[in-house]
Amino acid sequence: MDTNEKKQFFSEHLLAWYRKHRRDLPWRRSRNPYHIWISEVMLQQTRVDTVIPYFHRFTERFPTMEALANAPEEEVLKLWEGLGYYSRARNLQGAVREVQERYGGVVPDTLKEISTLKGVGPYTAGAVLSIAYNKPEPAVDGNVMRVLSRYFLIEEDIMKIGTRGIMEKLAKELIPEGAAGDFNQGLMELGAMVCTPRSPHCLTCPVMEHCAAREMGMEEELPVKKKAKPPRPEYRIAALIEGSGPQEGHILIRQRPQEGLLARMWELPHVEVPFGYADASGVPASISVLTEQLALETIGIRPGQGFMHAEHTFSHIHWDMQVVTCSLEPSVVPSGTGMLLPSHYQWVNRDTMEQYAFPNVFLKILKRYFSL
DNA sequence: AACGCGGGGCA
DNA sequence: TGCCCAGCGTT
Repeated sequence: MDTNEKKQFFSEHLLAWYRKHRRDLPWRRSRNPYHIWISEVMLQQTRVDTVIPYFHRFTERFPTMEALANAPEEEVLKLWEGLGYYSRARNLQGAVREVQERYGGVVPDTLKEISTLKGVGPYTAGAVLSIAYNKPEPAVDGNVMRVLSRYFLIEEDIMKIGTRGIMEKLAKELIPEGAAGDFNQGLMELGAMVCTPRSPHCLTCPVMEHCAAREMGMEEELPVKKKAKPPRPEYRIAALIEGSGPQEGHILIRQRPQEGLLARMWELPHVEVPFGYADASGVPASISVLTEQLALETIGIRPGQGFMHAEHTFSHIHWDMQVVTCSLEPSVVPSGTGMLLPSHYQWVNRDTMEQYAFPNVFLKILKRYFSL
């Protein structure tokens, strides 16, 4: 069997398999380009089961591009809370506004135009064009590279930029006439359900017969992928600053900077401390770092007792955080200013915290504190 | 080409 | 508990 026959076999059998076995997912119930676009952005680096409830809430609150374009950014961020990579949400809203203004409220249907939108790279562009408009463009994500690397025994490192190009060219050649949307979704569906990273379910695979990796017994060795660097550790100490008097039952929160990690999300005031400060014996030293740093922000605190320990792993950083309860130390606040706070600080209680978007690590601490 | 950017699932 | 899952923007 030559290469062209193997390609033809793959395309035909994968398409037929998908049409029979496709999961009934919320974003597969319409061809609304805007809804498909939302789902594809949410699905970047995020699994289907996680995305489903977010997709429902998001499309219910912002059913049209007009609704999303006109919404305050904080509300968009709040609906994205817990999903991670928050620039995806801001880019999506910015791109939708762009579509409203420049494309008359219609998601562009050409590769050139759609690729100019913020947050729309080669994968998302191909996915939206093929699924919403049935245009024969490849949509190469991690699933697709895994499937293709195995079936065609491609041993290039999939983390390399050039490998993407090889995969895209191949994926485009494989698209059956008039069936780009179903074929591309089938490729990803196979990667998610059958051709899994570990212990692939080859016996149920529609293209096992001609899978090169399977023939060589190499399905577990592919794709070849350079390992990511391990996250660097950071030691942090966070303050649960408890209000008193009018602020009884409230906790002080702080908004993060406009740019960078967790941009514009809300958090507990905290500081990074040098290695060694965060262990049991070092806690007193790290508390003084916290007190001094917050004093510079005109927040005077009197440290109380340890509340909990929290760990959180990002792709590139590991946070090891001690959380201590504190009370306010009014003497640090300049006299005459009363309870005036910097504008990026805010008191919240168990009800009003719902209005602010927090990264999961702080959400968990606050939920525990308020017994939610 | 290398790095920054979140969060969750599985053995 | 340690391993895995990865698109897009920026530099």
